[in-house]
Amino acid sequence: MKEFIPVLKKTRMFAGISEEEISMMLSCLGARDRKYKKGEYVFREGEHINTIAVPVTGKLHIQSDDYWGKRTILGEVVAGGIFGEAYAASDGGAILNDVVAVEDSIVIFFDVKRVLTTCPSSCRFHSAVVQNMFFAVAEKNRMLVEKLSHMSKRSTREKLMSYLSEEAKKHNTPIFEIPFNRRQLADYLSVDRSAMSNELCKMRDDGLIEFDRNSFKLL
Amino acid sequence: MKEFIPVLKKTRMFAGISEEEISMMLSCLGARDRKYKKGEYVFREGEHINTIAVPVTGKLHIQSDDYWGKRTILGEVVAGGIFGEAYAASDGGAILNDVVAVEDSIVIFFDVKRVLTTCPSSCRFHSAVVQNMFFAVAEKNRMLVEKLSHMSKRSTREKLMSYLSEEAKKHNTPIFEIPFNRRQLADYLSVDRSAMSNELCKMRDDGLIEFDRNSFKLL
DNA sequence: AAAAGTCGGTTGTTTTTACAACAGAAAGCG
DNA sequence: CGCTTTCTGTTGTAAAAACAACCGACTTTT
Repeated sequence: MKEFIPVLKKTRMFAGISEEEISMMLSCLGARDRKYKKGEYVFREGEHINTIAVPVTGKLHIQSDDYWGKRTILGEVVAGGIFGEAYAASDGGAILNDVVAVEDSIVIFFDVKRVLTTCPSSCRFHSAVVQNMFFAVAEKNRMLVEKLSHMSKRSTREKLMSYLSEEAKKHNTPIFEIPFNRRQLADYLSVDRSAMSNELCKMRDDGLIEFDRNSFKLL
Repeated sequence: MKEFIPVLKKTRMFAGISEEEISMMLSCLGARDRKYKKGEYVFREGEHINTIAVPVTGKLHIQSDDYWGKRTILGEVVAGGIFGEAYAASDGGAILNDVVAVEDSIVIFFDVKRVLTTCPSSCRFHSAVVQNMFFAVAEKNRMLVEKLSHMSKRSTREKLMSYLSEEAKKHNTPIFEIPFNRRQLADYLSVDRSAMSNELCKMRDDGLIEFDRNSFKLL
C-alpha cells in the first residue's frame, strides 16, 4: 500500500499531513486496499458501511437504479476523493446509493471508528484528520446543494444551462470538458436522454452553446 | 442568553455536554443572539458568512428565488437545528441560499472559527463539539441526498409518493402531518402548485392516500 | 474482418406538466 | 363584523418532456 502514499497526501482527508505521518497512520486507521474492475460495485444501496473509501486510481459513480431500471447519478468520486464518511458516521449507516467503479479502480478503505476516535498518543495528527473530514463533508454538502439547484430547474434547457454554467465557473473558462457522456449526463440531471440530446442541439441552434462530444463552449 | 441553555443542551451541536459546560463555552464560542420577525431574512444568498446559526425558537426556511420569482425550498431548520456550518467552514463561505424566518424566531450565532479551533485549555469539551458538528453535517448530507431522491423522480406523483413515504417512515406511522402548506410543498418538490394539488386529488381518488390540509394518511 | 455493442442524434406520438384564471373556504385584521 | 388576504382545489389550454423506434458512426470483441 505504500505506493499510494503520495496520492493520499494530496487528498482532502490527509491535507497538511506529511508522507511519513500518513505512513505511520495507515495501520492506526485500519487501512486496506482493493482493486475493482470497471462495472464492479464497491457498495450497494442499503448496505451498512463502517468504512471510508478513498479511490487512489480510477473513478467511482454514486448512483441508484429504481424498480424500472431508471438510473440516477448523484455524483462521482475521482482519485483522491472521499466517500462514505457521511453514512459511516451516522448511526444507522445504511447507504442510500450504489457506488460503482466506472473505470478500473483501486480503493483504500479506512475504518471510520478509528478515524473519528482520536487515539491517545501515537497519532499526533489524528485530530487534523477529523477536521479534514469535517471540511470534506462540508464541501460535499455544497456539491449536493449545487446539484439540487440544477435539478430544481423546471425545464431541461434550464437544467442544462445551470449545470454547464457551473462547470464553466468551476473550470474558470467557457471552454471545458464534462466528465459525463450523454446517457450519464441525462441520468445526472434526471431527464430523458433523447430529449436532452435534442435540447442540446436546439441550444446550439439558438447560439447559446457549442459542443463536440464532451467538449463544451458557452457563448 | 442563559435562558436558552436548556434548549442548546438538546441540540446536536452540544450533544453530550452539560448545561454548566455550555454556559462556560458560550463566550468562548463568541455566541450572540438575535430576534427575527416572521418573513425576515437571516442570511441572504451570496453573503459570506462566518457564523453558525442555531434557532432556539421558531423556524427557518432555506430557500432561493430565481430571476422570475420561482422559489425553491431546500429545507427547514427548526428550533435546536443548526445551519451554516458547511458554508462557514468552506473557504469562500458564500452561501448559496436565502435563510428566512417563517415564524417569529430567536437565533443564536456562534463564531465558526472559534468553534473549529479548539482552544488550548479552558474548554475540555470543545473537541466534542467539533465531532458533533461533523455528525450534524453528515446528517444534513443525508437529508440532501434524500431530497435529491425525491427530486430525481420524473413525475409529480412519484415525487409526492417519494416524499410522503419518507415522511411516513420518519414519523414511523402512515398517519402524519407535514411541515409545509401546498405552496411550500410545491416549492420544495419543484413542481407547479396547481398541478401538484390536482395530482394529490387524483391520488386520493385512486385510493393511494387520504389527506386534510397538512394531515396525510398513506393507504 | 465480421459481429456485437456503445454512443449521439433524429423524429413522431403520447403523456405530463406548466400556466393562467377563477372560486370557495379559512384565517387574519382593523 | 365586514374586509382583505391566504390557502386550496378546479378547469382548459399551451408547452414541454417522456417514450419508442430508428440510424449512422465508432469501438470492442471474438
